[in-house]
Amino acid sequence: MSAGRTARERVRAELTREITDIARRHLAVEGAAGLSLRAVAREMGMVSSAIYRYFPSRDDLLTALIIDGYNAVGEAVENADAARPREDHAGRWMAVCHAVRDWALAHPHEYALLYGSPVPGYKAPDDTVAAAVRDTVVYGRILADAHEAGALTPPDVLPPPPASFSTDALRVREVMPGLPDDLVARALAAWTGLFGWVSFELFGQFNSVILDPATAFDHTMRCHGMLLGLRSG
Amino acid sequence: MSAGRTARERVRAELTREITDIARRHLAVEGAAGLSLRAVAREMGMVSSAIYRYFPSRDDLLTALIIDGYNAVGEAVENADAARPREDHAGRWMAVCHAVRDWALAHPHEYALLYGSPVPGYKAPDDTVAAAVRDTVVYGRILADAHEAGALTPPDVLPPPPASFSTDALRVREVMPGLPDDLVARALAAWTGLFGWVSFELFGQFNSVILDPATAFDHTMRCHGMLLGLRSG
DNA sequence: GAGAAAACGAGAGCAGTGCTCTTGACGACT
DNA sequence: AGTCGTCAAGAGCACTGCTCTCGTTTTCTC
Repeated sequence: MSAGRTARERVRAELTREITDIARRHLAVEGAAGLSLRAVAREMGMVSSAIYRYFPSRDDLLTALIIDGYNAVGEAVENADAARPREDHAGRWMAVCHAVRDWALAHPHEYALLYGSPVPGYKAPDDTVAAAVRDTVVYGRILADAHEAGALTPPDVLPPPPASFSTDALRVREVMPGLPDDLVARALAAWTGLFGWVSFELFGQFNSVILDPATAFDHTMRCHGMLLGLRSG
Repeated sequence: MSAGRTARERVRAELTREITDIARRHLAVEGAAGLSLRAVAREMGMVSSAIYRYFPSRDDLLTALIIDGYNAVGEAVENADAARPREDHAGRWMAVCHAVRDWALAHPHEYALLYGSPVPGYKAPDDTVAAAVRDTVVYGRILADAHEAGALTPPDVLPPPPASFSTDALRVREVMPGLPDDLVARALAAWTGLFGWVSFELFGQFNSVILDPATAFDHTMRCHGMLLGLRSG
């Protein structure tokens, strides 16, 4: 990755990085709708058409920012998870929840780009999925660790999922090996609950109703963890 | 509302409605980003500047579409709720869930406009909140009905919310009178879980993983209902 | 009913956008 | 040394939101 062979490749990599850096700054300030190739070029002292040597279209630049965003939130989640002892499964879950929310609050426009409406007529998912699942992989590992340690003891108050769910559960189980179908279903509920909450809070659905979202968020995520069987110490 | 006094007011109301209708059609086809005032004017046989007599800016037109959208999903939810017997609280909850999801699948771009990223630099919430809470009011009424009937018997497996949650619970309780704080907290979890799921499904987060989202959705919402104490018959 | 006032559609125009094409210069390989 | 590919620059196209002006038409007021 670093130090391309020729000088041309080196300066090209550097300019590409500079473009994405400036674009990310513009994105953070005015959002995805206000990201302008010409403005980026202007700030770089280039003419607008020169940008197209590096990104074939505006959507490609946005895709690059999306991938960077997924990696950023994935890294934040990985770090939060790694900072907890491996056997503190409940603590790791809560750390992941707060990492997602904190990152979203710090980078609202980037979060909107990742988990909000798909802006430019449905992005190409092929390049992005690899980066998009980093946080999910961490989440799955927590559950798999807890299950392997026999620490996943969910309360027996929910109905089992229908048999037709098993084929989908098979695919989800790839990131949380060993979990039975009913726990896979609960894992989906908790995961969508996490992002549903963050989206509601960030997109203004809680406006003038929930004035202390941090408290309610923490409690809600703790409940989701309990339902997963992650009994906190 | 109907039949304004003068002929001018009548044609003005009709043209305003025609603009929003065409705009909604364009929105449904190409999304909010592709909505163009000039294209709407072109289809109406007007010149672009004439539109500004009816909507001072593109954002105002979008705001009108947002309000219409909130009313549409609110009406769908109200109808789904009304089609069930009043005492079938669990059935009403499931009907509301499916109404939200069905409407979202039928109007993906409109759903994205309402519950996705706030597009034009944060909309003015003042005009929209009145319409935005229609579905929430239905949801709250179901829970209040169930609670009043003594049918809200949630499993005792979750920790109580912290005391500092009570002031926020006070505001939420306005739409679900009588519910204690811990049930208000569960209501928030279920509500965000519903929209979190629909957003994940609609925005492509489930792509190539959950291939039968209808089944998983139904089961997940049933679980949310159980946790609320809505034991289905 | 005549005149003032407001509302209206049309048109030109400004500043901005994504994107394409061509031109001329520089760097990299044979 | 010469060829070839890459590069920045510029002009230009079609489009956008929005503003302003100019006649026309409708409404309100006297």
